[in-house]
Amino acid sequence: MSTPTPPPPRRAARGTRAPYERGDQREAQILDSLDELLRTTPLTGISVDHIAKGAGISRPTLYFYYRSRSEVFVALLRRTLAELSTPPQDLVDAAPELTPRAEIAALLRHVLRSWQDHGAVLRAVVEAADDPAADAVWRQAMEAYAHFLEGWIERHRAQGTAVDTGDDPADLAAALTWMVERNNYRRFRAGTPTGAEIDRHLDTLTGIVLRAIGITDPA
Amino acid sequence: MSTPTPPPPRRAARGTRAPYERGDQREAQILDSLDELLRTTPLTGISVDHIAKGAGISRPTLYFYYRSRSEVFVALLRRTLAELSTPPQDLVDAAPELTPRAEIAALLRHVLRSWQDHGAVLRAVVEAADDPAADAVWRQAMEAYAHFLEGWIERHRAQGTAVDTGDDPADLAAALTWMVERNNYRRFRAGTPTGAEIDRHLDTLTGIVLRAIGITDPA
DNA sequence: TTTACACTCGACACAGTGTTGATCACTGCC
DNA sequence: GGCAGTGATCAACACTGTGTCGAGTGTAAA
Repeated sequence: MSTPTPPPPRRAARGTRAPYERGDQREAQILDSLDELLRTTPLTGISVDHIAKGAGISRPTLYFYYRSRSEVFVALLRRTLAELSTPPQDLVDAAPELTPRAEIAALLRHVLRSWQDHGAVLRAVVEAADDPAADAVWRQAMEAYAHFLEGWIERHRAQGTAVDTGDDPADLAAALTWMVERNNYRRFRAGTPTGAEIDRHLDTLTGIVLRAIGITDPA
Repeated sequence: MSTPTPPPPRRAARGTRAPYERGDQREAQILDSLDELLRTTPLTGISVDHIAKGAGISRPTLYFYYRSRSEVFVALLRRTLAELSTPPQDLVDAAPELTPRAEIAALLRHVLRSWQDHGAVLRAVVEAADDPAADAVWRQAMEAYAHFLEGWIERHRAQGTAVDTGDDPADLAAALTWMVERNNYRRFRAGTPTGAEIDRHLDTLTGIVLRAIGITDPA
């Protein structure tokens, strides 16, 4: 009733001295297997047995490493997000002399590249909205973007390069973040877009974000 | 190989003269049951047995009326969409003297009411993105809104009440439609919002849509 | 060489799906 | 009133997938 026990670790904690490390490889193999399968099959069509077979192990062995298919997926998602997370602030800091439009365009292009590189996993997480664990991880990732955008809006309002639309910056940032998420999902779900399609998609989204925020920048 | 047979009707076609009609009631009861269950449980957590029990029949009997759980859900979705479909054009025609802002606000408020009345079903369809049949129905519904919005943008550009942003009206309309969809989903997923929250949410979305389109209307 | 633990999997219990075949019920016709 | 024909129903089955248990095997340190 009082102790909200943290989920007990599946594998026995490695002893005082870790004797061997095969487990780490196995975990990676399992994630690789799911990653691979997701390229051709939506998550709901992938069984634990598929994942295990792909990793060269039996189903019970997979359960030695992860509690459930959902847990495997969340681990893969975490690994994927960690791989591609250049924090948005770093992106912007890396190129200081950008116009506001170029800044937003660079940010959105960066996100688009994530979709190009890891579309299968990102698509899967959007479709796994009824999995609370996966959804929480994804929402957190989106909130990081929204938080950056919120600060960005406040900064531009303060320095007069954005008109004050009357909207709460946090509301505006969240709505625009989910706008981008949804449209990227739809775009990549329809099939791998060509370079020209990407550019056009990017222009549309960049324009909406800038006008919604009220950037007065002429460029 | 050559005849793409249309899905054969599950129930035997009613004979030359329909003897009785119990089947229609049953179908409605089944949909009612799923509708009811969705209020408390996400679609993936609802078994065919649950639906059947809720309709007062056994599982095999349900399969007499529908091929699968997915088909039940799509039928419920169709029924729900039919109930709430005032075409957007009618909404606008019903109140001719509205400013552009009021027009968009009325449209979005109408959509919001759908979420208030049928949130469970709408939430379920968004989460059923990996069900091709359900997704197709939903996409079609969204495309109807996008198509209306596209015409609306063109009209306002033509009469000079919207600046030409350089974006293709269809792209803009689609992006904004999915923006609204995603944000409504997120809002209603977080719990039933209060009236004040609804108003604020509506203001944010209306503002984004109008500025994104480039409405020059001062109001 | 014994002990301890990482690791593996065959076999099980269980839950859910979709199908089959037997059966009952209603209606219309002779 | 009896008897077809079809609508409607469900017990029982075959199958797929999940997650667990317990009996192992291999390795490294005591």
